[in-house]
Amino acid sequence: MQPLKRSFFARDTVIVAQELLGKYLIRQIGNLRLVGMIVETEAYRAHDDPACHAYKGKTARTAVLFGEVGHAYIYFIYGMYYCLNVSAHSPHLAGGVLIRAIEPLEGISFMEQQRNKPFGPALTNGPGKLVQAFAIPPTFNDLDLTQQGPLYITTGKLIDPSLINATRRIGITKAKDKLWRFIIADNKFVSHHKP
DNA sequence: CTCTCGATGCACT
DNA sequence: GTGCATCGAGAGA
Repeated sequence: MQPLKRSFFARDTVIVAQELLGKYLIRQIGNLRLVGMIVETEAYRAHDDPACHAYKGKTARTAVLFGEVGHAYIYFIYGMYYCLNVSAHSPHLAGGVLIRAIEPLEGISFMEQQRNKPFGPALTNGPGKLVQAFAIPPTFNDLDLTQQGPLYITTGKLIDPSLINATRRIGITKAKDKLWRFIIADNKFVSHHKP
């Protein structure tokens, strides 16, 4: 499996969100390697999406969303969780894809320890949960995810387009009706929410 | 199974 | 001071 190329992320955020399904998120901690398949994503783009952190313009916090594509955007939320995004957008725009859930493939016992939970959907079926399971620190903000290193994304499993479902995004109050959450149908590690 | 609610800290107004 | 791109516990059905 090779890291995704920069050009993968240099396309419309909504397209990148769909195509990230099935790709592998890799976390290298010394000799330990964690691998998870991306099974749920959400697109957030600045120019037409009030729910996007970058909608009102560039600030210190959201600078990564305006920078080179393929970098990690990690933000702190609700006083106790972090969420992981990848910057992705067409040239001269801004935006990113929230990684909402992964299916654990390697390093499961380490994830169980991180989460203090047994193997099952609750291990990684949410954005805060997967960051905890993968031990991703906030200092990884702006890390280049197209280069092999402590955290990166590689090619993975090909997902049949008929298995990709689009739904409304979770937990937002603005631009609720955009169908920019993408999930792999029937995957056990996708978070379940009302239609 | 469903729904509600509190925890907890920071960016931004 | 307000509002979060969340989670898990607890109550009710």
